[in-house]
Amino acid sequence: MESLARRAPPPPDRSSLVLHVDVDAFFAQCEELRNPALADVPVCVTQKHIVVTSNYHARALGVTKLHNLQDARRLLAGRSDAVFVSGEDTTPYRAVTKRLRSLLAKYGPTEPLGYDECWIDVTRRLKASSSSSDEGEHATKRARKEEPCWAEGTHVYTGDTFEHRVEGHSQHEQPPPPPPRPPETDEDILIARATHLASEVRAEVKRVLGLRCCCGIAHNKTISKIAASLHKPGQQTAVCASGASACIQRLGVMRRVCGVGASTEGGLVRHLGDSSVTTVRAAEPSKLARAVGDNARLAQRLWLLSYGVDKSTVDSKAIEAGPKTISVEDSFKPTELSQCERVLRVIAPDLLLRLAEHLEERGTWPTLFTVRWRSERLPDRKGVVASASASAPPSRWTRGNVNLPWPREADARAIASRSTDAATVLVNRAMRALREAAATTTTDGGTGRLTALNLGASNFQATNAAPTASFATMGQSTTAAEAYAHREGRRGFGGHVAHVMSKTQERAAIESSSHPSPPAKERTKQQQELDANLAADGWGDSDDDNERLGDCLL
DNA sequence: ATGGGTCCT
DNA sequence: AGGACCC
Repeated sequence: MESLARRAPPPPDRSSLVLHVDVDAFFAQCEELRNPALADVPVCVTQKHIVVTSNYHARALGVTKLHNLQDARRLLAGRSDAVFVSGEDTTPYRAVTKRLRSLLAKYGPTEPLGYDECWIDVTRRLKASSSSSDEGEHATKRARKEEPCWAEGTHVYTGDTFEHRVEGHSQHEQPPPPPPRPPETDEDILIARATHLASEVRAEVKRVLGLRCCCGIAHNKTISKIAASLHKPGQQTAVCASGASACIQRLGVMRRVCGVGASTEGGLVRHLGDSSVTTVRAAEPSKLARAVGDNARLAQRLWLLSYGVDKSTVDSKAIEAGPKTISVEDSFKPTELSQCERVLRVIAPDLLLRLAEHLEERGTWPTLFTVRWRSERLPDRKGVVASASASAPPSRWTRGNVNLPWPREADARAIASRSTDAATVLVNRAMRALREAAATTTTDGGTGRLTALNLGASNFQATNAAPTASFATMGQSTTAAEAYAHREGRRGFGGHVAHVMSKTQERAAIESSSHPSPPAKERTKQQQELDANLAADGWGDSDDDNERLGDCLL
C-alpha cells in the first residue's frame, strides 16, 4: 500500500457571489407571450420530428424535452386543446433573449449560456452595499440582527442538514422542510443578501418580460447552476459555502456537472471503473489525467469540481463583444449532393437576413464563410465503420466543414442593391466547396449522403458599408432585416425535395395543422404593459406567420 | 435528435 | 479542421 493518506479536500469557494438565472421552458413561454391563450393548455414547441420544449401542462401529461413528436401527439391525443407550434425559426426567441440579457446585465457582469440562461456576478454589488452604509464590525452585527435572513420562499442548502425551506406562500407540498438556521458567518450573510437580490431579479423578469424563471445562488458558477435546477419551476435555491461539497456529492455522478460531457464520462468509466463523484475525489492525479486524455489541467479542474470548487469567473466580455459566429442550419432525410442546392437556397437568405440585422446593431461584417455538413459515416476500405472518437458511442453520422474567405460579392452593399443576388453568391460558393470536399474524401471518392447543411459567418470586422438608407427605401420596410426579408420574400421554393420548406412556412404549416388555438383572452393591465414592452421589438402584431402555405410539400 | 452556440486541441 | 461541451 503506498499511501493511506488522502489528499485533503480543497477549501470551499467563499469570495464571490453568483446568481444563475434559468428561464422555465423558454421556447414555450415565448409562445405563450405571443398568444396568452396558450398559457392554460398543453404547448409543444417542435423542430423537425421532435418536441424541443413543452410547457408544464404538457409535461404533466408526460411530454418531456426532446420527446419524439409522434409519441407526444399520441400522449396528447385526448387533449383537443393541445397546441403544437414550430420552433424551427428561432428569430422570435432571439428577440426575447436580447431583452432578457440586457435586463439582467443591470445587476452585474453577466455571462449567457444558450438562449435562456445567464450567470450574474453580484459580488461587487452586494459587498459595496454592505460596507457603504456602516463601517466594519458594526455593519456586520447590524446585518445579523436586522437582515430578514433568507428571502421568502428560498430553498437553502447548508452543510449540516440538507433540505431547508424558508416559509413562503407554498403552493402545494407536504410537510415543509425545517427552516434553515439563520446565516451566521460573514459569507452566509452575503449569500442571504444575494437571495433577496435573486427575488428582485426574478420579479423584474416577470414584470417586464412576463417570464417565469428559476435562480440559483452560490459562491461559484458551477454550484449556482446546479442550485437553480434543484427546485423547478419558478423557484430559487441557495447553496452556502458549507453546502457546496454535499451538493456535488448528492448528484452522484460527474456527468451532471456543467462541463462534464459524454466523452469525459466515458473516459472515467473506462479508466476508473465508474464516473461517480466519490471515485473522482479519490483518484490519483496521474490516473485521473490518463482517464481524460492525458489532460492534466482538465483532470485538476475535474477534481476540484468533484468538491464543488470552481475558480472560473463570470465572463461578461461575450455580451459586449457580440456573437462570434452567426449560422443557419437545416437538417433533412439523407440527400444526394446534387439536391443540396435546394437546401442552400433556403438557408442562405436566412443567414444574410441575420447578418443585415447584425450590421445595424454592431456595424460589422464577416470575413469568414463556413460551410458545414453532417453526412452518413462511410465504411473504410475494409468495410469497417470508423470508430468515431476515442470514446463515446460511434455515431452513424459524421460532420465536416470548410472555411472560406467571405465572398466579396456578398457584401453589405450587395444586399442593398437590387442588381446582385448575394444569396446566390453564397449558394454557388458553398456548392463548389461541397463538391470539392466530396471529391477528396475517403476511398471511393465521396461523403455519404448528407443529412444537414449549415452556413456560418464569423471573424466580424468593422465596415464602412452602412446600407441603412438603401434598406429604408425598399418597400415599406424600416430596418435592413425587414427590407431583405421583403425583397427575398423568404418563400423558399417548391422543389423536388419534399422536406425542404422555409422555416417560416414550417411554423405556419404546423400551427395550422394543429387544433385551432383558443380564443384570445381579455388583456389584463399587466399584459398591456408587457405588450407595450414587446411591441418595441416588433414582437406584438406581426402577421408574418399567417403567410399562405402555397406550395407546402410536407 | 434540433438549431443554435462556445472553447480547446 | 475537428472535437467536446452547453442549451
